[in-house]
Amino acid sequence: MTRLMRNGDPRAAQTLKAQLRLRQMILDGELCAGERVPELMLVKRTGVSRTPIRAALLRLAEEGLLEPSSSGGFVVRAFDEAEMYDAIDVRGMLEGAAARRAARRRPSHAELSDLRDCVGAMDAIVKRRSLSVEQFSDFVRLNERYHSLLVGLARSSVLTRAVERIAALPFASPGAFVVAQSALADAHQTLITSQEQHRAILEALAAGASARAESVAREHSNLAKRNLHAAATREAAPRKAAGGNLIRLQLAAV
Amino acid sequence: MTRLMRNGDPRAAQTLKAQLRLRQMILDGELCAGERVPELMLVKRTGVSRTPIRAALLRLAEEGLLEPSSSGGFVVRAFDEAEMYDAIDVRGMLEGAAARRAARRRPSHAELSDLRDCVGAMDAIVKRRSLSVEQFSDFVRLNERYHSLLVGLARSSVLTRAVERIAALPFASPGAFVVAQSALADAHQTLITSQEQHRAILEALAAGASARAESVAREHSNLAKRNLHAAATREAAPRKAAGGNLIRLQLAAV
DNA sequence: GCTCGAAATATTGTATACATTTATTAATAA
DNA sequence: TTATTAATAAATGTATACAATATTTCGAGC
Repeated sequence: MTRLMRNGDPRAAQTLKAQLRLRQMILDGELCAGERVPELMLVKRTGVSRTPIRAALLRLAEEGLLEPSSSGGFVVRAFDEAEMYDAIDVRGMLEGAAARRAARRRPSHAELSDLRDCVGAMDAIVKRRSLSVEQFSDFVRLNERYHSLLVGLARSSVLTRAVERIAALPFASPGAFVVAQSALADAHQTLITSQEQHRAILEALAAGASARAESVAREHSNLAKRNLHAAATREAAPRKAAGGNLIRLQLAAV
Repeated sequence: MTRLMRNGDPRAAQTLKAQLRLRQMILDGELCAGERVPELMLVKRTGVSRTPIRAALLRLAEEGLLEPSSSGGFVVRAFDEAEMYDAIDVRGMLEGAAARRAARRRPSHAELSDLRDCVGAMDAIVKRRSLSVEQFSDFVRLNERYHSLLVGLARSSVLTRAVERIAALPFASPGAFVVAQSALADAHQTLITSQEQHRAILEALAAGASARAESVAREHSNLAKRNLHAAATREAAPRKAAGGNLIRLQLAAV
């Protein structure tokens, strides 16, 4: 019985459960922006008691998905389009700084092997003529790994933390951007460009070209902004809808 | 009785109390870096129950002063010198971006009035031949206000949040730097340089000179780094001591 | 019919009891 | 004496009861 509860980290299991479920609810649009999040509702839906619920609420608030209400408790935070651009921009800035620092350290061939593997795996996907949904989501995962590795190469815990925090916002997620479900064809072209930049950054790191590494990494985030813009103009209706589940759109990679 | 508890925000009073006390304990060096922070100890010292204590621990962990332990609970986070430089650097980067955005908006005369007042008040202090401790700490407060106003002028909630988070680290605090208690004379010269940069940024904002605003704001953080370096080399002993209360040094402004 | 107010409800903040896990200590054997 | 292990102690994670506050609803008065 207690053996069954040992899946994953047995420590703070209830809190984690509540946290994941709540985040999912927000991202899925079950909770609309601006709406209060009563603890008892979460107790009913998650089956855990109020204490871990409260811990999860605090965590999500720090993540930026919730904001404290003046009368106590939390409400789902609303993001407008400008804030999304800002978040992507800040991420780009921080990743640019990380790339610069990483390049300045002149990482060894061995240190870059993970990143090279990552780029190689993404190449294998991008080269294909057409992409399935599975391949697309594989690319998303690899892309997140790429960005994570890149930032890690800067060897700065402060920078890593800062990036992780800004990337906790779903629309600013590491190399993630919003794309309409039907736009897979367009997305493929974006992937090619994105991949070219990934490769350029890798080259710059290996060469110790810190300025180039920074500028390409910085530019890389503009791709995400452009994609956000494309998605925003293409289907303005569902996004602006009541400021509601503006995060509901399918998340994909760059 | 309940009337007396209404000092300040009656909401979450116990949590706030615990949070402030715990932060003070960390900054004062009552708790050494790497040390566990048992909840019961805080219960005894603060007089509040475990629930608000836990909330405070979570908050402080998000602030970066604590880090979760693998076996549960939290330990006081240790920072080495490199991380301090990093934090100041990241703050400078973000403030630079904020200054650029603020200047690009071409803020009106009225929008800049608070900032001008702030600079004026700091001028009045810096112009004096010698500084008392009170005047020095007045400058610290004004300086923090200046930085806060500057970032606010960018009108970006994302950027503001990011700066607030990095500045939550005491040694990266808005324009705050570490200075030896005895070095007030040296500090005065630093204040003059700092004030010159404050004025330059203000000018750049008024003129809409975004590039200049950014570069000066960026450079401004180098002053903080230099001061940290000076304090570090001047008295290496107490800071390196066991990685202990490295934050114990008196905090002052730039 | 509408507004203002009071009771009722709901929700949060706090305290505490319980269970499980981790750390410490004591004891025993090699 | 040292290492290993069992037992004790401590600390965290969780659940729930209680108190104070905010919100909603229902009704009275204009």
